[in-house]
Amino acid sequence: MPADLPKSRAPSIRDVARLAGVSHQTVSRVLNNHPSIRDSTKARVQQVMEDLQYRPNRAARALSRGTSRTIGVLAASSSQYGPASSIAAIQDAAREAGYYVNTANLTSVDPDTIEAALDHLMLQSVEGIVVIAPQMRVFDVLEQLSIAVPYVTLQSTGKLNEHGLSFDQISGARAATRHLIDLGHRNIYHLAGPQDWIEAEARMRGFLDEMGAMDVPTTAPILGDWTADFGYYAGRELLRVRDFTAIFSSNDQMALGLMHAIRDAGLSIPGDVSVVGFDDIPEAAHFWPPLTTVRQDFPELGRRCMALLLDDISAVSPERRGAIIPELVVRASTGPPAF
Amino acid sequence: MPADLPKSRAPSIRDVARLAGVSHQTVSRVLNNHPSIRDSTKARVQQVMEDLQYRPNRAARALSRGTSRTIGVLAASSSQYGPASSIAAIQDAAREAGYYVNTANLTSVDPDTIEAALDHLMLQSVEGIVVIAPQMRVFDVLEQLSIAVPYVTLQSTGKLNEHGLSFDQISGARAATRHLIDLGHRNIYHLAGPQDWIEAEARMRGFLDEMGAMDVPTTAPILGDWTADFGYYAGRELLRVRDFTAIFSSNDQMALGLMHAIRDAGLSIPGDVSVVGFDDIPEAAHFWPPLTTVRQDFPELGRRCMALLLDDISAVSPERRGAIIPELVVRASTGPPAF
DNA sequence: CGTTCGAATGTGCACGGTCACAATTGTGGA
DNA sequence: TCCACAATTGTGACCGTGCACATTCGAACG
Repeated sequence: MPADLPKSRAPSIRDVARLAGVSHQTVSRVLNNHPSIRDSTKARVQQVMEDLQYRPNRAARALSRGTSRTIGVLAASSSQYGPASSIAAIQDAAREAGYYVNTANLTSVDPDTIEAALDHLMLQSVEGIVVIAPQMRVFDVLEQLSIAVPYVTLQSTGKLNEHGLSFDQISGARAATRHLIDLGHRNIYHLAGPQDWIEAEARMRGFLDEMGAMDVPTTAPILGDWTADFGYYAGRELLRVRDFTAIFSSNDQMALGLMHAIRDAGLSIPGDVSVVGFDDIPEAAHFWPPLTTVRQDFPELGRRCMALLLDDISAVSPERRGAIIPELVVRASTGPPAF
Repeated sequence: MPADLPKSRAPSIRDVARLAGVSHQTVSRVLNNHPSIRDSTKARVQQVMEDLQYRPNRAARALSRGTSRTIGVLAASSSQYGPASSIAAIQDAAREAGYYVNTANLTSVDPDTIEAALDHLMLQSVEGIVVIAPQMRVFDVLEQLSIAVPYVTLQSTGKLNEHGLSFDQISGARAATRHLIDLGHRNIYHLAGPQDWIEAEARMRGFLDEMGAMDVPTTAPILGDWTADFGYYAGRELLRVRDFTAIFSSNDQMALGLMHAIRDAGLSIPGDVSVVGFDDIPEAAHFWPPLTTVRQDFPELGRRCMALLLDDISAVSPERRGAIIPELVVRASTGPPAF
């Protein structure tokens, strides 16, 4: 065995060059698939790279090229199923495209936190940013800082449409609402997400639009915080009056809490109250009763989002942005009203 | 206004130096908080940095220092609640410590995929790796590749204990099992996780240990895949014989599917069958019935993991590694057996 | 056989920091 | 006043790669 000398430094492009008997530039060309390299030369260089376990140094490359091949993800509530799935898909898509991903989590939404997170990303000279922190304020801050790199978001906002890509939350919410109306319900509550959230806003608008279009009187939506705990407490409050036969919840977790409260009150689902959720998390089919909900394909969204951003970065801009239509999944938590 | 000339290039350390009337090295010292800098000089340099909106270039720094201040995360099933929470906590902890985080997802467990993911991380010259892909094979590959950087894992393995930090899954599983035995159950099934998973193995061992210690005869555990869907189908199969009064499920999702199947069979929980889960995901309290389970504090685990890795990187090694004891949360899905 | 031209390869420097070392300044004691 | 010594600042090289440009090679052509 050829006594593998314990070089203290990792092999560089010049080490490879020396051993292959070529110039460092030729090695660089092999690395970057330059067309005019003789096949025999290329093979020899690649052999040496293999022998030396050569790895190109990313920092050096970034420095010299002035580009980092890194994109940043700005995410809120990243431990929830939806965002987490999208993030995973984004990372996979990025890796496939030869990009690296760096994630910054937002623990709160005050401007300082947002700015700090953005700073963190900019410090790494990211070439683009994906925002999965669908709060209005985040976009205010983004606009204000006039970010120097392209960014896209998973949620569409009225004013930032040029950066947006999204599920058509509104039509998803309308489909859910329509389903309840078609079943005969006329007294329907909406349990919405937090005020500041774009998704919450869109779903609420879908609900109100459909109710309006079908001429069904509405009550003011209740603003929740996405958690099952909140759904439970909101359900308890609502049931003190019990002037409704159906509830459309802005996400599946709150719907779960709601159903818990309804059962606690001795009522049956969907006999006394129908419940519709939103997202179709993998567990929704096994809730009791199995939840009627609106399915979103988060991984697909993540992938498309990434494609969009990569286009932006390379400035091709083929107008691929647009909405994905979510699908209503009818299970056992909805039925006709009792009266 | 002083006509902000649109420099094509971002300001460098030398630009700052020129405007502040010092050498570039002095600017570098200000950046790195070198002790011997006159306060007045420091202030002047900082003022110029502020004026120029100077940002140090990370690639250049990494290149010259030979260190990237980046750590890698190797994750499987990162869209699930547990891993996602831990990842978020790791990222926060890393950011606080001035490190950057790069995540690679494992979509499958074949060695090639693992190696590709590791390659991806190594290419960025990460200084350490956190493994949240608790499959045995991942560690086999890790050992085989003799990774040049320190790595830690969230799960303890017998043979890799020096890299491990974990919940004491075994004692958690023993507590859950003991709870069922104390209630009077003698015919208890265990729905385990996939064969290859370290956590699944540990929980199974905990179950078997406790059953053995209490002299209760056991049947062979069923190997699942963590999903609610699997729990449902496993439940359906088990109920064809129905020679048990309790089931201990390796995670909450499978427990949810199980309960779904039990209800479908017209049986009551916990009247006919008791169910215990593991993890205490936020929804578990709102399942029907609310699930008795074992709580794990994932964010805390992520933070401690990060602390451990940073110690490893700086080679302090204060022997902080160790287990966190999870806690049994008794809710309504468990009770004494009917016969 | 010289010329021409494209393919293949080499040379030197720039990128933006840090490091090792040199140079300068300031301070107190002999 | 001069010197030793610490505090402060400057100089030049270097990290590993890519780029612009120069050079050499090789084949086709007149």
